[in-house]
Amino acid sequence: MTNLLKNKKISETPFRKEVLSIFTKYNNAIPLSIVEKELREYNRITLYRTIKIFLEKGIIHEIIITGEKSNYAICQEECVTNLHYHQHIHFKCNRCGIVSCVEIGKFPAIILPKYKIEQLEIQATGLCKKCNA
Amino acid sequence: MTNLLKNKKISETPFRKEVLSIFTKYNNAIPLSIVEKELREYNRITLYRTIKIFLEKGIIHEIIITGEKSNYAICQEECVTNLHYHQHIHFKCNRCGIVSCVEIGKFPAIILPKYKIEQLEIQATGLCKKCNA
DNA sequence: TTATTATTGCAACAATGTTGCATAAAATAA
DNA sequence: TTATTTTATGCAACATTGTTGCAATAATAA
Ligand SMILES: [Mn+2]
Ligand SMILES: [Mn+2]
Ligand SMILES: [Zn+2]
Ligand SMILES: [Zn+2]
Repeated sequence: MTNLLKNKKISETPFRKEVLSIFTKYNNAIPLSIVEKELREYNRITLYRTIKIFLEKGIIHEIIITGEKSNYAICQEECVTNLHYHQHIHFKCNRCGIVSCVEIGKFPAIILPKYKIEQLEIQATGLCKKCNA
Repeated sequence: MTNLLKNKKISETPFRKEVLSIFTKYNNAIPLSIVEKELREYNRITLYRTIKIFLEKGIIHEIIITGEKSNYAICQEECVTNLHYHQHIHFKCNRCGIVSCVEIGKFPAIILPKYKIEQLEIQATGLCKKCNA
């Protein structure tokens, strides 16, 4: 993770470095509102474009849970494009509200007869490990 | 399913009946754009409010898949509120583009140590049974 | 250092969704 | 059926979210 931006072949600008550092700082997924607050100087349009290119280059991925605003999290795996294939679960805690990527021992194998499943997205809501303790 | 609107204790208006008939006509989930096209006379605001109350009363549920517009489908189960607990999978076909609710034999049991899972949402993308044939 | 290429930020726009309020319609009571 | 109450509708106006053209600026390559 020395130089993710250069590795992904996008120019390294102060704005992008700051956005990236915000995502790496958090251990969970965050919505744009948090990125905005963390940025000391922010431009709406540039942020949208930054999010877009980070998604395209496989730097972050988007988590959309019904009733929530979009959340974004760093890709742990080596995602090359915006076609992500994460073997983890997206969890939304109903108490603290945090959305996070949770690794799971064995990712379930879903079989639908006659269908061909290429990608799976599993979302769970409930109580996170902190709030459930 | 004689009178769903009355059963759910919301007034029965021509607009709501027409929207409901559109949802029942389709065997898959549909986005608002299709509802609009099917309605002969439509008002944007009234449609939004109709969708909202249908969601609240458990008449329809929303399916949000990354990169797609929201899709809506009739609730098969007896959903009372907007807290849905469907034991099916939301499938998006990458060829025909259709989003549908697919029943599955045994719904997977996900176990995350220390977490308490209250609801699960499983989304799959790939080829539907028609496109995979 | 210079030339080339890509990013930024402004303005303007587009799409999506919400709210107050007067009118109209539906449900309920008489 | 008719009168009363309750709820839905549609307009206008606004709010939020996301996009695009373009000139200035900054980053990369030569
Ligand atoms: Mn994730
Ligand atoms: Mn469904
Ligand atoms: Zn929590
Ligand atoms: Zn298909």
